[in-house]
Formats: sequence, C-alpha cells, structure tokens
Amino acid sequence: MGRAPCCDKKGLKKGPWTPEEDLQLINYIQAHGPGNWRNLPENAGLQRCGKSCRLRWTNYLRPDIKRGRFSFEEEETIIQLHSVLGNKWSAIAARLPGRTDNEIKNYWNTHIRKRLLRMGIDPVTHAPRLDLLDISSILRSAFCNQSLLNLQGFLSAQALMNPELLKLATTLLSLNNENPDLVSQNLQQIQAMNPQVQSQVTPQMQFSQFQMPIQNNVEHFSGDLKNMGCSNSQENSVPSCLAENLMAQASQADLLGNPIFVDSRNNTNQNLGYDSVLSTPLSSPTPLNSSSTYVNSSTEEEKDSSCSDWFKFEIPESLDISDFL
DNA sequence: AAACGCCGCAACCGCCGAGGT
DNA sequence: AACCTCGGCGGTTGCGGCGTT
Repeated sequence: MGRAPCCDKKGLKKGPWTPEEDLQLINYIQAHGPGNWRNLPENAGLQRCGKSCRLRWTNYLRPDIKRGRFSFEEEETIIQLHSVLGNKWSAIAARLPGRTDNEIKNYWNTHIRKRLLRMGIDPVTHAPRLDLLDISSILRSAFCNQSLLNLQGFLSAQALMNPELLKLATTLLSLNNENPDLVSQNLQQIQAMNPQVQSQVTPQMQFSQFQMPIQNNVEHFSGDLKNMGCSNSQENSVPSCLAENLMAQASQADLLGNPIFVDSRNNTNQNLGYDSVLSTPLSSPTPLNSSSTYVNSSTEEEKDSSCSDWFKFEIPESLDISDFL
C-alpha cells in the first residue's frame, strides 16, 4: 500500500524559507512547542508541509544551533566517529552539540571526504586506498614538509597497511649507517613496547620487534589478496571481502597516524582513541586525542597541511633519501 | 563586464522503523 | 496481524555565491 504524503502538497510553498516564515515558525514553536509537525503549518499559518517545518527548525532555526566553521577538534571527532559509525550522521551529530546531522553530512561530503581522497585514504573504510598508495609521494611529502621521521609512528600507522612500505622503511634504516644511535633509540622504544617479540630480520634492524599484530595483519591481508586473485584493486573502494581486514588494520592506528600499540602482555591498547570516543558523554564532547588547536580562520590548505602530519615521521638529516625519490 | 564552471549548503525526496489503532 | 501515521534518517538536488577565463 502506498504511503500517503505527509501532507497535501497542493498549494504548499517549497524552496528557500523567507525571514517572515522563519519568524512565524519560531514564534509558534516558542509559544506552543512543535507538537504535531503535521498540524503545525496550519496552526502556525504557514504554507509549508510539516516535514519542511521540522527540517527548517531542526537544521536551522533551533536556538542551540552552532553556526560557522568546524573546529579542528570537531573535525577530528567527525572523522573518528565516522570510522566507527559510518554514515550515521544523526549519531555523529549527537556527539557534537550544536551541530546538525545535515550540517555534518554536508561538511563531510564537501570537505572531509575530499581531503581524505586527496590523501589517498578511502573515506568509506578509512584505510589507505590500496590502488593509490604511492610510497614515493608519501615519503616525498613527508620529507619535504617535515624534517622529522617518527619511525615507530610511521611504521605502525602505515607500514602495516602495505608490506612494500615495511620493506622500504627497512631499507631506509639500513642506509642509516652513519647514525646508528637513532636506530638504536627507535628500536629501544619499540622494544620497550613489545619486549617479547623476537627478532626475525637482520640483527641491526630487528624489525620483527614491531608488533606481531602488524605482521599477522600483513600476512592475513596478503592472503586475502591472493585468494581474490587480485593484487591491485582498480576501484576506489576496498573490496568488501577486505573491508574487515582493513578496518582491523586501521584500528591499529588512530586517525592522526598515532599508533595504537597493542600491549600483548595485558592485551590493552595504549592509545584508547575509540574507547574514548565511545565513552564520551553526549553532553561533553572531548577533543579526542588532540593536543593541537585549530583556528577557525584556517584555510583548507592549512588543514591539509595539518593532516599531512598523519604521515609525519622523524628522519635524521644525515640520512640520504634521494635514492628513493 | 560578461560568461562560464565549480563549489557549498539549504532544502527536498523517499525510505524505514516505531508506535498507535 | 494488518494497517496507518508520524518522526527520523540518509541520499540527492538545485540554487546562489564565488572564482576564473
């Protein structure tokens, strides 16, 4: 049985709301409350359907609506929540007081989604796009923009997604004969986080001291690719059979590229990004692992630059990386 | 200055689930 | 159980503003 329209649409006005209509709606709701949206237009003297009134009120006229640019913290929150909730805009909006689902949806589609795509991150899975992951460009970008190479963050956040990247990083460090202290320092940090992982590669590199979950994911992931009979997806989206793997891998690092180190001793994450998201009360949104501040007047390019920090890592000045570029 | 194209956002559309009868 | 209404949600559209040519 076909559904009856929410109201008789004959003679009802559509399109942009006028200030007079807005005032009428505001005055009515302030005096009587929304009540039954279906009957509201008639009672308020508006030539609109109830649905239009409700949308106008909830998305624009509500007094607690926050207008203006999204802050960096809000943007981080949206990205993290989207990675968990998907396109559940209302659920995301519930954690961003003053923001509507429509506004968040628009902001995602017009800003965040495009930025993620530019960065080679699939906005659906939040994993690097396998077909576009260009190692040299990532490295070039990072090396040009930053003189810092945070090896552990780099490897944990990115190498686990791509065995080639892992190999490249290994080679990178192997070139670092002139600065063994840095290698030692990084490895000590890694070892401190995973003391039980045994060495599998060369003694000087000891890359297997990285987390076993990473290794397992890489192997598992490679296996999936083999099973699919494809080694390089042509599609933007990740094949559905890979989605779970990718999400699992993505969960190893938060969206700022900060690795979520799994402590195999007690099986807890040292970076509780998602947990903090999920446990955040509705009334008190938190910056979600952000120590940075974002000025509203920043440009999109500045935001891109900020996001380039996702690939930030430290690199010693003595390390010649030109061979890779 | 005009034409054109792109982009952002408000608003609309259609579907769905919950709840009432 | 079947039907109906309503509110809510996500996807899509279309208009206006802005930049470029």
